[in-house]
Order: sequence, then structure tokens, then C-alpha cells
Amino acid sequence: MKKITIGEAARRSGVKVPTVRYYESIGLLAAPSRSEGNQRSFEPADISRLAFIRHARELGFEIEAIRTLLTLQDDPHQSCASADAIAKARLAEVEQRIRSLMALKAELEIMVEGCGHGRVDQCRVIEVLADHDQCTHSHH
Amino acid sequence: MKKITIGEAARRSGVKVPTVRYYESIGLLAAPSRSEGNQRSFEPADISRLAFIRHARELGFEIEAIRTLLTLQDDPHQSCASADAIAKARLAEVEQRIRSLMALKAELEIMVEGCGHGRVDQCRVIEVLADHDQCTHSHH
DNA sequence: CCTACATCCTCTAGCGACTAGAGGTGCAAG
DNA sequence: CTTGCACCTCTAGTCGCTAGAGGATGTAGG
Repeated sequence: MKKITIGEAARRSGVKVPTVRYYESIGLLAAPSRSEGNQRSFEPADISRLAFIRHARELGFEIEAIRTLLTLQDDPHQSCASADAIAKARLAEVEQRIRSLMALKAELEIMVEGCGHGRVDQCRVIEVLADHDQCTHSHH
Repeated sequence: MKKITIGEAARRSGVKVPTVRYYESIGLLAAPSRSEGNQRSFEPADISRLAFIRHARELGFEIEAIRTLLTLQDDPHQSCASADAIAKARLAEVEQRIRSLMALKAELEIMVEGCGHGRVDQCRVIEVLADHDQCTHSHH
């Protein structure tokens, strides 16, 4: 088998080189074998694992959640109830975050629209920040 | 004038006690005068400033942006162009983040719906994570 | 006045998930 | 053989706090 260097692994998985080493250091990725010159030599399976991690991170899963998802992947006979629960929890988080950001968006739009582009003492941006009661929503 | 303790200031502004000290340490809030026993003694203006900071943080502004907004508030004769620019930039960020989260939401929903609640080797959650090509959107 | 207790003080270290940099070694091409 | 990139380890920094240690101060009741 051909040796996959860390740079190659990074390029193929889309995870940065220092991040690969970081994942190894926290035990998310098994320590690969080393070449004579002490350089890491990865297997194709490591690339898949890194891609899995990267994808999960992009979806906003936390490292500990990914650790659980990975142990599930490692043992395909387990029930996928935990995977389902993790994904559902993440979905709920995302939905909550979207709602919250929509409220922020509305408030920021009011601030920006109200700005007369004059001096600060007439600026709605500063004014709204200073006085919470001017918020349309009591979201936060 | 009556002395406002840090606990009182925290309660009135909605900023936690250690956070008030932290804001002072990074120069976001001027160091208040001290009592005989070396305890901080705040002015009403400090409470307003803290409330301003808190509100801006809730809206997701970064500390450095808030620092700029505060210097604008301190000098009301300045043009509010920078305040406007900061708020606009934040609005753009929020809009981008919402778009991104909507895409995530869609993907998570597909994962969760596809889960047959059986074993991991038939689980759509794990499967989608392992294979990025199964994503409906190429958002990330 | 004494005691209990809450609140205050400073300082350091930790969180998550990396990222940056120093200082050194390995390796392949020209 | 030398150039130059990729690799190695290790430490420290990022952001915005938060937690805890260990001690001083302030207040209310007995």
C-alpha cells in the first residue's frame, strides 16, 4: 500500500493539516503508523473518517457528539437510536437559532433603516442599543 | 450620591458580576472609583453603559465593534456613518448565517426523516455524514 | 462586641475548537 | 549538494467569558 502523508490526507479530506493532528491528539482519529523518518502514514479509512468528521463539523455537531456518532459507525449492529437523537437535538438547536436570528435581523433592519446618516445624536443605531425598551421583540 | 456596588450594577444592567470586571479589565468600561475597603463604586452612567454593551452583545456584535460603537456614543457630534456601517455589516452576517442554517436544517431534516430507527448500518444519519455527495445542497 | 454570612477582592486556569509560530528534521528535484 | 517544501513537536494565543482558590469587607442579628 502506498503511504498517505498528512498533507495528502488533509487535501483529500478537506481537513487542515494542524486540525488532523489536533483530532489525533484528542483521540477522535487513531494515531496512524509512522514512516522511518517519523512521519505519519494514513490509510484510506482514515480519510473517510476525517471526511465524516469534517461533514459533521460543518453541520455544527460538537466534537463530543461526533465522538458518539463515530463509535456508532464503528459498530454497525448497534441501534441507531442515539444517532437519531443526536441529529434531532441538533435540528432543534438549528431551528431555535434560526428563530433567534430572524428576530435579530428584524431589529437590525429597523436600526439600519432608521439611520438618518447624520450625526450620532440622531442615530437610531446607537439609540436602540442604548435603550432596550425600543426593541420590537423581547427575544433576548 | 449613593454607592452602587458591583452586585447592584450587575443586577440592574443584566451583566454578570465577573463579566463586569472582565469588561473593566479590557477597557470597555472605565475603572470606577473605590470605597475605603477597595470595593468598586459605580455611577448610574456605568449602568447605562453596561446595558448598552449587553444589548449589543445580545445582538451578536463583537467586542471590538462595541468598542467602536461606544466611542461614537461618547462623542455625539461625530457622523454616524461608522455606526451605520457596523450595523449593516452585522445585518449581512446575520442574513448569511440564516441562509446557511436553513440549508443545514433541510439537510438535518432529510437525515432524521430517513432514519428507520433500526440498526446503524441502515441509518441515514450515519450514511449521510459519511458521504458528503448525498447532500442535497452543496452549501458547505 | 461578636459571630455568621453574603458579598466583595485578586489571581490563575479552563472552556471549545482550533490556529499561529518557533525551532528543528525529512525528503525529492535539479 | 543544495534548495526548498513538507513534515515533526511543543507552546501559546484566539474569543468572551466562567469557575475556583484564598482572602478581605460589609451587614444583620444576638
